[in-house]
Formats: sequence, structure tokens, C-alpha cells
Amino acid sequence: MSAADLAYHRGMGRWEPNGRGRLAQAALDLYVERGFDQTTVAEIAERAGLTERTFFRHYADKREVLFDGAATLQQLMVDAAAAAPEAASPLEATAAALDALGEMFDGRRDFALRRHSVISVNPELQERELIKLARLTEAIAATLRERGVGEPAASLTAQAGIGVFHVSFQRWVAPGETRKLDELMREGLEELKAVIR
Amino acid sequence: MSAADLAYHRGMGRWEPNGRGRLAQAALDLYVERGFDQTTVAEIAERAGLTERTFFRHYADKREVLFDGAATLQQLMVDAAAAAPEAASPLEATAAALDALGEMFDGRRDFALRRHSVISVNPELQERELIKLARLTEAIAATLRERGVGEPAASLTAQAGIGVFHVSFQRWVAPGETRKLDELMREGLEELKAVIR
DNA sequence: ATAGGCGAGGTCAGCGGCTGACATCGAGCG
DNA sequence: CGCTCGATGTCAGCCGCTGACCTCGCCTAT
Repeated sequence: MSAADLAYHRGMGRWEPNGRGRLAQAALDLYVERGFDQTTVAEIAERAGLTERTFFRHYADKREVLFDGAATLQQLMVDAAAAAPEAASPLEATAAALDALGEMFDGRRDFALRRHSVISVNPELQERELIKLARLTEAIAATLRERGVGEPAASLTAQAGIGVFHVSFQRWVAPGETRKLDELMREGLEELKAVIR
Repeated sequence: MSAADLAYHRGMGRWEPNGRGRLAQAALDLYVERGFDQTTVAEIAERAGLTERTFFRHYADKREVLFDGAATLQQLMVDAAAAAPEAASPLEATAAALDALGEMFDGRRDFALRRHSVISVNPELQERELIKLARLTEAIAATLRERGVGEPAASLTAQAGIGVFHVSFQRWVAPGETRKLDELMREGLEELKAVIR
């Protein structure tokens, strides 16, 4: 057993707590160290002191371990959009969801950068990211519909909002960028308004 | 050998022409008949009168066979956007690309519906579709940049355009819908303008 | 206290997607 | 006629992922 492994399960027995968390940590570390393709699930499990089979009990596939937070994130945004004043326009309610998102990311910039460095060089992972974003878009559209917005207005507004997030996020993680995510998103939203006309 | 197989390689020797096309046809047919997950690559190859190894020489993976047209489509849209009058706004150039797309799809509605029926029930295939759409968005953004549009305006405009296409496409393939795709897209674009304000 | 439930984890076998290495076929060309 | 060359075939093997079944040890009810 390598020295690195010890940091993960020194003295851990079969029932050491938080196996799921250990798997997530081991996976991200290995993906960063050697790349996603060069990491096998057996290696992740070994570093976490578990077996390959157990990895698949916690995560549906090798990619999903990087997208665990998506559900929480979605709930955060949906709640924010739903909590917007009744008089708020669809776009304003969506902007409220973006604000909640920005707040969350700005506190976790290091993690976001690490994670992004893995995803940005792997098409399979980009695919997974895109479908999470699409499901998020659909959730926001559903929230807007509950607020009385019709179709296709609800879907188009949600897509515009997530589109602004996506473009802003790319700028936020670009080397040399110092502005905060919510500032970039606000700027992006204004730019979108200017260009759609 | 089944009767169905004969339709694909009746009398075909090793060098019968258009192996690639036969693989694509066999794949779509099988995906429609039994579903994507229930179809093995070996079965596709067998129906096309080839071997599994040959399938992977033509297509990078089992999903890619459904997305062969993406490059052509991208070229079509990029050309249309680049050919827009110099005086056209970014959004107008993007709308020209959408027009080209609409024309193409309206002539192939049966194929589009068949293909969509397979993709719509399979998350893996949706992931692939989304990344193709994202690459298409990036290509249009690049074209807009060549037309002198800055960032983030170029990316935001391209995303809005593809967003309109995506929403409109969903409506176009919905049961009971009778309008043409380009009509739906024009309507979507107006709706987007109304909601972004 | 102890039996048994039960949930987290382990073991084993196997399928199918995908790849590298190497052999073979057949068309066209000198 | 023999050669080259691109398309295909053959074979072996890794790894992602799954089903079926077993084991461990905590918790609770009696």
C-alpha cells in the first residue's frame, strides 16, 4: 500500500464512516493527478479503502462522482426563483436564481477550478455537464410555469438565464480573470439584452 | 441468416460498396426496433454484413452513428451566417443560419422523427446531442467574431439562437404539431425578444 | 443479554464497448 | 504479372458496469 493511500484510510475498518465522501475525494484527486481516462474505478476504490463494486453502489458511473452537487444546486436555484416577488418578470425571477448560484460558487472557487480543470479536457465529462445544465434549465422553466408564465416563454427565459451563466462561468475560470461570478453574470445579462433587439 | 438481413447485403462480398452507409442504416433500424441499450454493436455489424471491428473504424462509438450529419449541418449554418449582409446585426446573421437549418429539416421530417424517437428515450444519446449543439453554438459564435462581433456578445447571441432552435425543435416533433420548423423558430425568436427586456 | 433485522460492504462471474496488433483480401497500377 | 495500398477480418485483452449471493456488525425489541 502506498503512502498516499494511508491518508485516506489509515486504520479504517470495513465500517469506517463516509465511504461515499472518501470515494468522491479519491476520485477527484486521481482525476487531477493522472487524468480521467488514466484512472480506473478499481484504483479509486482502492484509494478510498473500498471495492470497485461499492463505488457503483454510490455512483451510477465513473463520471457521476464529479456531479454529485448538481441536485443541491438545482434546489437552490429553483427555491430562489420561486421566492421572487410575485410582481417580478420571468427574467427577474431567473436572475434571482442566478444570484443564488453566484453566491454559492464564489465561496468555492478553489474546488470549482480543480473540478473544471478535469472536465475541460474531457469530452465525456463535458457531455455530462451539459445534460446537468439542460435538466437545470428544465427545472427553472417548470418553476416559471408555476409562476404563471406560458410556453415557449418559460423555456426560452430559462435557457437565456442558463446561457448567461454558462458564458459567464467560462470567463470566471479563465486565467487572469479577477471579477466575481455574480458580477460577470450581471454584465452578461445586460449584454444579452443589448444584443437581442 | 434472417430475411431482414438479406435486404442489407444480398450477395454482398467483402468489398461491397458503402459499408459506412449500411452500418448507419442497420444501426438506426435496430435502435428503433429494439432500443439503443438492447442493441449490440456486433448485431449492427452483422446486419450490415460486416464485423464489429469495422463498425469502430467508421464510427468512434456506438452513439456517433446517429450524429453523422452534424458536421454537414454545422457547415450549412456557418456558411449561412457568414453570407449574411455585412450590415446585418449579430442576431440577424444568426437568424439566417436558423433559416438554413429549418429548410434542411423540413425536407427530412420522417428521418428526424425516427431519429428523435430513439434519442428522446435515452440519456446517453441526449448527452451526445447536447455536446453537438454546444459545438455548433461555438462554431456560430466564431463566425460572428469573424464578422467583428466582440465577446461576450458573440457567444450570447449564438446561444440564444441555438436555444431558440432547441425549443422550437421540441415543439416541431411534438405529437399533433403541424406548423413548419422555420415558422416555429421565427415565432420563438419573437417570443425571446419579448421576454428579454 | 441476545436474536434477528437490516443496511453497508465484499466476492465472483460475466457481458459488452472499445482498442491494438497483425493477417488478409482485392482493386488498380506500373 | 507482381506490387502497393486501403478496407476488412481475426484475435486477445482491458475496463466499465451489473446481477446474484454472501458477510459483517450495529440496533432494537423482547
